[in-house]
Amino acid sequence: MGAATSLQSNQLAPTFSPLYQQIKLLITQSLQSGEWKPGELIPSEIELAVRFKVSQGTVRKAIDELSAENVVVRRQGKGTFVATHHEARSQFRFLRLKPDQGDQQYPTSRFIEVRRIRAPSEISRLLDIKTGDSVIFIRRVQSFDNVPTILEELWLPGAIFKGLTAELLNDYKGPMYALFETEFGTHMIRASEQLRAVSADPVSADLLKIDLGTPLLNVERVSYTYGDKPVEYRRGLYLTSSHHYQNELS
Amino acid sequence: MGAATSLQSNQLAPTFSPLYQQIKLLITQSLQSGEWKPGELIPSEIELAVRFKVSQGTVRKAIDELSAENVVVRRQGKGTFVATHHEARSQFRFLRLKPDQGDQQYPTSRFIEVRRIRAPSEISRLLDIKTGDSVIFIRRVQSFDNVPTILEELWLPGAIFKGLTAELLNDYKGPMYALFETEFGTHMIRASEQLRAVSADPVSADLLKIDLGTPLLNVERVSYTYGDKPVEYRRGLYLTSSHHYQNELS
DNA sequence: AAGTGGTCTAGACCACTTT
DNA sequence: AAGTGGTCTAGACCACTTC
Repeated sequence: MGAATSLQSNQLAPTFSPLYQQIKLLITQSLQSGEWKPGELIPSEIELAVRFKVSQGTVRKAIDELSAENVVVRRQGKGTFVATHHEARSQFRFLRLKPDQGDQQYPTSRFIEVRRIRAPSEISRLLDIKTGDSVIFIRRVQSFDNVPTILEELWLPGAIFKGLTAELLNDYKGPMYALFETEFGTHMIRASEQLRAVSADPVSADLLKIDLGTPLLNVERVSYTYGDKPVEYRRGLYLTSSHHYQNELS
Repeated sequence: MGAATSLQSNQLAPTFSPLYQQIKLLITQSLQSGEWKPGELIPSEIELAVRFKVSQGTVRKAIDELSAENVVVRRQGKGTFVATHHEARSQFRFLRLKPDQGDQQYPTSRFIEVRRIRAPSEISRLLDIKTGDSVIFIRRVQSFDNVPTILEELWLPGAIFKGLTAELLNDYKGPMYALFETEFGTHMIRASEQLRAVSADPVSADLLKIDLGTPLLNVERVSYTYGDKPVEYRRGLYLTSSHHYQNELS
């Protein structure tokens, strides 16, 4: 039936887009507003269909896309849940470094530095804030089986991560993104990385306990939360003598 | 209506799987057999629905997945086409190296070596062939604006790439995967890459015209054609002083 | 005008989970 | 038994392309 036609143009959004895209946006907005938090169950397809006055099939298509983007997780018989970094299945979503042999494991962190600074121009540009705005700077070393392997520096907007301290980081077991989610209500949904090969400088060599000039994989990342808002910039130096960065192309 | 039930179990495949997955497999088999070649139009959804005796919606779901995997390309009003590497939109699908500034461009190739060899054990394992089987070995340097940037070695199963010569490679303009498609009927659908940082050895330094010990991004890749059959192994050394490897995480 | 994929609806039944 | 997502069907209309 042609009921769709009359709904599409004006009922849900000012500019035209398919109904399911409008529904997808509405769901994303509810996630962003915190109506449904990471790990929680969202309303069933039928409930959402009633709420948005569309058919279940249209809600389904919206959720299908959110599921493909790892924003939500569907579980047959149980319902649809907001994706969370507090879960085994999410542990390695943003950690592409894998051991050349053996099973992937999660590294332990040692925090070397946690400071508030003024955002340099390049950082402010990447985080979409003003130069000079408060930023939290973190430096840490991550180890696998007590072998230092990743030296990482992070820059986080001070306005969002107010109250982030070395104590909090040290006390926390598990992925940093899980902490960000619980303590600061900020869930990362995607990230963009740029990789290059560099040589270990004196500081890096010292912290990673390697020779000066050892080749390292330099990984720069900008992470985004709901609404494609950048909320983290990090630069990692990966020692790849017994690990590699795994990537699938399609 | 419940007609689906009786169809699912036995009509199309011996073991149970959703109808649309069975349709997807049948379409993939037609692609693999060469019934529809890269760049060609496949039958419309309605025609396929009649042929497979299922509804258009079921065919649609099968094609949706193949489209998401970049196996086919849908074009509204025109039809569904078999993906091909002979196209602007596919040029950079398997080349993640981007200039730090400016637009991405396609590099020029200089072929240094093209030989038939016996597959070493490691290569044979990766290509799923027997050790000692005929393999074509290629070495080339790729340049952007006449600046040597990628040194690459490739191993290809001799049985598939019979007749691949230096002349053929040198005469060909455009991506190597386009040539493989046209000359050897082998279309790459996905690849798995492992990245690490290494130092330039004397040979690499000479060919890339860089200093000994310059850090390079080592990219090892296994590429697969229809049916997830491995048909190429390559190892590239990327100079990343003014380029980077771009990757999106989600 | 005809054909293609894209969107939307409505309804049925299945597989899985919880009560 | 009831509720959830997963699959399948049937039919309508829209947007786009070609004739």
